[in-house]
Amino acid sequence: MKSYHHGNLKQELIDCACRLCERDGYTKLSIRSLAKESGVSQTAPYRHFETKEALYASVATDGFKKLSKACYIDADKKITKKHLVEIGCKYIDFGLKNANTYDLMFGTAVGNFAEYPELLESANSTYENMRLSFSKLASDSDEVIAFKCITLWSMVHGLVGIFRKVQVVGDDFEEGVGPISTASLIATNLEDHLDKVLTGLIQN
Amino acid sequence: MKSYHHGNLKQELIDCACRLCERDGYTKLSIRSLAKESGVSQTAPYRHFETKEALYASVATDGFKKLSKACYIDADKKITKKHLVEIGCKYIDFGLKNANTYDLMFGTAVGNFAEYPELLESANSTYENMRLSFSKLASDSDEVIAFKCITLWSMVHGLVGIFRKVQVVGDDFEEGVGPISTASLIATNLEDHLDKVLTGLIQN
DNA sequence: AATTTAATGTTAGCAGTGTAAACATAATAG
DNA sequence: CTATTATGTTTACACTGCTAACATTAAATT
Repeated sequence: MKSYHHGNLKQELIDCACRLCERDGYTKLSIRSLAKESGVSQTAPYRHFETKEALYASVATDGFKKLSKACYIDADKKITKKHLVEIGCKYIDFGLKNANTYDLMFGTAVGNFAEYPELLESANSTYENMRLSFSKLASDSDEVIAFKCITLWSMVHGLVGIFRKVQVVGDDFEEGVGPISTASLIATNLEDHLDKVLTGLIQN
Repeated sequence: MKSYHHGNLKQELIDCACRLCERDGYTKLSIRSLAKESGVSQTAPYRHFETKEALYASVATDGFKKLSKACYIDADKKITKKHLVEIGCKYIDFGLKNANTYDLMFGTAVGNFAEYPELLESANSTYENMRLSFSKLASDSDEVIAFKCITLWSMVHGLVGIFRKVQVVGDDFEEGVGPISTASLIATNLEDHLDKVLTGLIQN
């Protein structure tokens, strides 16, 4: 005998949405199918999510929390450039292994983070964590730290995008010259690569 | 008196789709509304585009052609690092000014470029043009050239993504430390920034 | 030039979607 | 114990991508 009230619908919807988003991509997700999956009526989710975008926001929030966790490094005080490279690698790894969720976090599916306080919070906290790591490396000014942080972020973000895209454009190029083989060369020497480019920014 | 056959429907649909995609984002685009806009029945577009994805592919193809053109620099033989920086700046400018089209080109809306030969061609040709510019800079091996090319590409691609995202995450940070102000600092000194990071890669 | 064929259009209809409105039930607050 | 609020259901609307069957016209073949 199932009760009229589900009891834990909101969280179950979020969990299910996270799973399906990552499996099939967020475009394949529908509120109705989600409701069915949870054994509840078509419009029940609307008691917990005003719009589909709000559901997306919840999935993205979850994504940012996972990203933060994935990029965590256990270095209390002494941080080296190597640690930053490690963060970059972990970031890229997350972006590639959670590609569909990553789209939701960095795409346009959620138009304005400010409408979803939790999402805003989790996104800003991800940034803040990165910034903190940089601040432990050198005694730069806050502005310089932020600058380095955004620079690394844009780099790894860009690599995630290119690594993914490149797999989709075919490779009718000469051996070792096309985007796929080149990208995979970078990917397999990722640490070296990040280190090299970071060197333009950081001297220690 | 309008004739039964439109005469130029395919191109008109593409043009219209490009316009609407860029104005409202590709998710807002529907085949039906497009048909109505062209004064034709709901299903007429299906004579020219097997699926909606095929239409997206056409818009993306157009985008890559425009991107190639936008990144063109008039330097016949002698190319300097400054030229590459210029290409990077133009690329970023295109990505920001054609953000919605850019999503279509680099997002997951078109799953496999190989299914759309023209798209594949235009995307590869964009890459090829970039590669050509790098090859005129120094007498590197083809592999090294490709490597530098992908590195610059991922960098500018990443910057486009971060510049856009940052505008959406709010900025409740201390003055000059948040992602927005930091990104805009980079944006206003873009040439210097690209130059600095490229320096890690290129010596001439 | 006449006729066949292929290209391109229309109409009707299916299954699926986001979401609003009105109503039902159960948990909670007073 | 009752009133309120939270959370569920049913019904309905307007929209979507897409298919099938049919209509018209342009192009190719004889």
